Amino acid sequence: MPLAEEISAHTLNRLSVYLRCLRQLEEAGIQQTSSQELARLFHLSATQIRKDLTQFGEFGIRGVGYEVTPLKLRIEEVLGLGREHLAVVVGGGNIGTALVRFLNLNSSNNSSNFRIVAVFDNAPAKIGTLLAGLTILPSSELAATVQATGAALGILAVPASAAQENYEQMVAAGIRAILNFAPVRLPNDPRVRVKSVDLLIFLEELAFFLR
Amino acid sequence: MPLAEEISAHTLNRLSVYLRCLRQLEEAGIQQTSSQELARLFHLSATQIRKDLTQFGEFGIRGVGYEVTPLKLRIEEVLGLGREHLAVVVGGGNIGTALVRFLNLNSSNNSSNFRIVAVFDNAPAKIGTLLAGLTILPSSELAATVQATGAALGILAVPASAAQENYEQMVAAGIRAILNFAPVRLPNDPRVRVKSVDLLIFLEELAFFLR
DNA sequence: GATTGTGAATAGATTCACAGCT
DNA sequence: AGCTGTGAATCTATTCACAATC
Repeated sequence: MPLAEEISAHTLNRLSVYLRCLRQLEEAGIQQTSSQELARLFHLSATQIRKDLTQFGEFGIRGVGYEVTPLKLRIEEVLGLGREHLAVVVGGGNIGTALVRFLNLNSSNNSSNFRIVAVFDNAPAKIGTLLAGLTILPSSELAATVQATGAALGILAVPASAAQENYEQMVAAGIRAILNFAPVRLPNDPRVRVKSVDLLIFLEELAFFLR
Repeated sequence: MPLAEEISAHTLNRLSVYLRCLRQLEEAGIQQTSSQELARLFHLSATQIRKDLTQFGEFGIRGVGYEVTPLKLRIEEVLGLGREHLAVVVGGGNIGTALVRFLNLNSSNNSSNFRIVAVFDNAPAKIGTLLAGLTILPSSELAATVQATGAALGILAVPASAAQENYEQMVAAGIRAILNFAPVRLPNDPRVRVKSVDLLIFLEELAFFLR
């Protein structure tokens, strides 16, 4: 099992998909499967499943297939999902609100390993109000909250104009990975890993096929 | 200018990024730029910008650079953003609600080319209530609404358990492209183009780097 | 002198095809 | 007989390096 440090983002994302598939099989009481069954049931590529899985060990039994539960556990381990991840959300607008509710209220049925521990927004009208059980704080509290809770994940969901400033605050506060929803190109910083998600870009990709 | 039918998703997504950058320069009153300036200002690759742009024509002036406004207009044209795209949202939960508000209320400042024309949800408590000025309808109204409005884009934001059923309804109603937020593998259908976005997968990708 | 546009080179991702187990 | 694991082949994407142009 090679050092997992080198698994590509493409493969990581597919591992997450396989995880969902395996959980579904497990719930249905299925204990064994194969790359071909997974491919058929979930519209995946059997070869790709095997290639992906062998990057962190040999898990299958030739001639037979894979054991659902051990494989599921191993993927969770590889992805770092063995523990709960604490996150802060910066920005209490539409997207920030939806994410807090989605992650904290659905957490039971979700089998999600993420929990929001604090929400930040600098709008005076929002500070002090409740959001899914959390009091919205001004971003001046960010560093102290990260210190106190040990949250390593940050979700940046502010307007484009405020993104860079809040990004720098998050990095300074010790956040180590950021999911960015602001439509802004953030500078690289070796202290933090950033994944940017731009909903309008997704729609624009689809729009291309509607001409 | 080769048939645009063959531009890859990677390139399309970068074109969207370039578009945002050019709009920002335009707002700042800058009329000319170069691949190197764009790269420096927005942390992009100058070579890649040039390669991407030449896929649909020669736009630069050697030794000089690019004219901001014409290039912006050409990218909008290539992406099919010359007109407003009408979309329906299926699912009035956290994510559906956030998207409706985000797209319809921000549409002025957003320079977004997308407008939600209807929201569907089958929860009796939600049917008939208002969301950002739209009355939530039962999904039995979907086909008629698509017919009446000509909406070609659909946003699927329902729980996993309801995703496949609603997906099939959307395809049957004549929706031609779907942005899917449900954590479910949808079957391929030649009638529709699907882009799936799974927020937990993004977080799981980041979690991998926190072990 | 500066910058584009691009063929060639490199790097990365996916698929093929089959040897190796059970 | 059936399925995994994997080197080789293919396909795709990115980067290099420089001729062409202003």
